[in-house]
Formats: sequence, C-alpha cells, structure tokens
Amino acid sequence: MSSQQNAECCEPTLIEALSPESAAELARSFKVLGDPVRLRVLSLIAARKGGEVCVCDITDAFDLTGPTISYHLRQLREAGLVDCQRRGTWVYYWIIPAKLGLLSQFLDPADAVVTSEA
Amino acid sequence: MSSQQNAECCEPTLIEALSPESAAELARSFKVLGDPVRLRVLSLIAARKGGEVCVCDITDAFDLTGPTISYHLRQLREAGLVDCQRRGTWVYYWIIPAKLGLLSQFLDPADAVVTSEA
DNA sequence: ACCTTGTCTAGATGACTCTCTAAGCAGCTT
DNA sequence: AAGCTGCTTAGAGAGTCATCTAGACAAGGT
Repeated sequence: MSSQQNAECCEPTLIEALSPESAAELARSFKVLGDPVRLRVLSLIAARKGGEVCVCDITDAFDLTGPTISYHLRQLREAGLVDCQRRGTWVYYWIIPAKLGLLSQFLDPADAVVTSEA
Repeated sequence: MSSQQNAECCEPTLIEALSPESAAELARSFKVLGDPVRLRVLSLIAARKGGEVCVCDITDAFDLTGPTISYHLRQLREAGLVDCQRRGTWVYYWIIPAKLGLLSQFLDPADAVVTSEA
C-alpha cells in the first residue's frame, strides 16, 4: 500500500520524450483502465457517497461471477488505482485519486505545464 | 477525420455512474493507450516542434519493423488519438488533443466538476 | 464444533494482441 | 517504363487476457 512513486524527479507528460521505462509503467496503468468492466467498477466506487464500496455491491452490479470481479479488482489494486480493507465479513474498496490524477496530467499536461509553442 | 463526438449531452466522468456503452467506448481508448510502444509514439509526436512527424522518423526510433509501427499507428488512428496525411512520398502524423483532453478529464473530473464531498 | 455467507486462489479454455515475414500499393527519379 | 523508397495490408504464430468452475480461506451465527 501507499507506494506512489511521486518522489521522482518529475512526472512524465506526453509532450516530453518518454523513456521506455516510463512508457512501460504508464502503459501498465492504462491497460488496466482499458477494460469496460474495470472502468465501471472504478466509476461505481468513485460515485459512491462514502467513497467505499463492498465487493458484494460490485458483484451485484454485473452479470459476472464473483471470481471474475475479484480478478478485475486485483488488476485495479495491483495498478495502484484502488486499495481495500477487510472489515469483518466484508471487504471494502476505495479509489486512490492521486494515481488517477497522475495519469490525467500525463494526458493533458496543459493543466500543469505551459506547452512548448513553436 | 474530425469525428470527435463532443456534441453529446455531456461527457462522462468517473464520479458519475458510467453506462456500459460509455464504459465500452472509453475502454477502447484506454486500451489503445495501454501499450508502451504506442505511448512512446504519441509522446514522440507530441514532443515534436511542428506537431507533425513522418512515419519514417517514428520507425527509426524503435527496434521494431515497419509493419509493426504501422499496426500501432493504425490503432492510434482508429481510436481517434491521431490523424495523418500523405504528402508526396511521406505520411505525416499528428495528435488530436481534444480526444486526449476528454480522457484526461474523465480521470480527473476535479478540474471541471466540483466533486461530491460526503 | 459446525454450517453459512463473503471473498479469494487455482487451473482451464477461448479470444484477442503484438510481432514477424511476405506481398502489395503510391509516388518519386532517372 | 522500370526501379527505388516509404508505407500499408495479409496472414501466421507466440503470448497474454477475461471468463468460467471448483475449491480454499475467513469470519460470524447457531
């Protein structure tokens, strides 16, 4: 948990030459976002008032088996996009906004950086 | 060309319940971003002064065959992330910023929307 | 102690992805 | 027109992914 590597020299953005290493790392995150089920799971969590959702609520929202939802949650977890905690019988998931913000800024560095005008 | 569907009712963001259709469409875009080669190609184009890059320059930057680069460029094209034009012998590619901005805002709606505090 | 319910892991399978080689088209140049 | 270079398409193969069923683990209730 809490392994955001934001302590590097600077976050990469699209308008800078991207090293193969940064590209590989970013691609891993975007690949996890590249599945409709995972996007809907993320959205379901993000839209929830308390910011937390029980796995059973997620499973109920899809026509998929428990193990399949569990698989997708693991992908999201390993990508650092969500984290979870067991509380008694149930396991609750929540979003890690910093990670999403990082990816967002990579795609649209205009927010953070003055783009290089010719 | 110029098929940005930004004329819909409103762009989806993470903090709103995401319809399966929107999820499928967004996932298609993120999936295309989920490859290190394609990210580096995008970055290479975005970082270029004039905003345009010839395919041969892209091919030179990778240890991959021409057809493989061509395959990735097609993925990017079909996702609406880049567009291209043949000029004489060479084909030039450029980025479609609006599409990237859309994806960026989806991930970090805080820029555009006041997030729902509990 | 046992059963029930919630969640995860293991293993299998069909589908898709990325890469290559071979071949094709487009446009120069001579 | 013949050949060369730049780029794309076609088809094949190795690897990866999403899904399932079966089984295991965890926690609570009786």
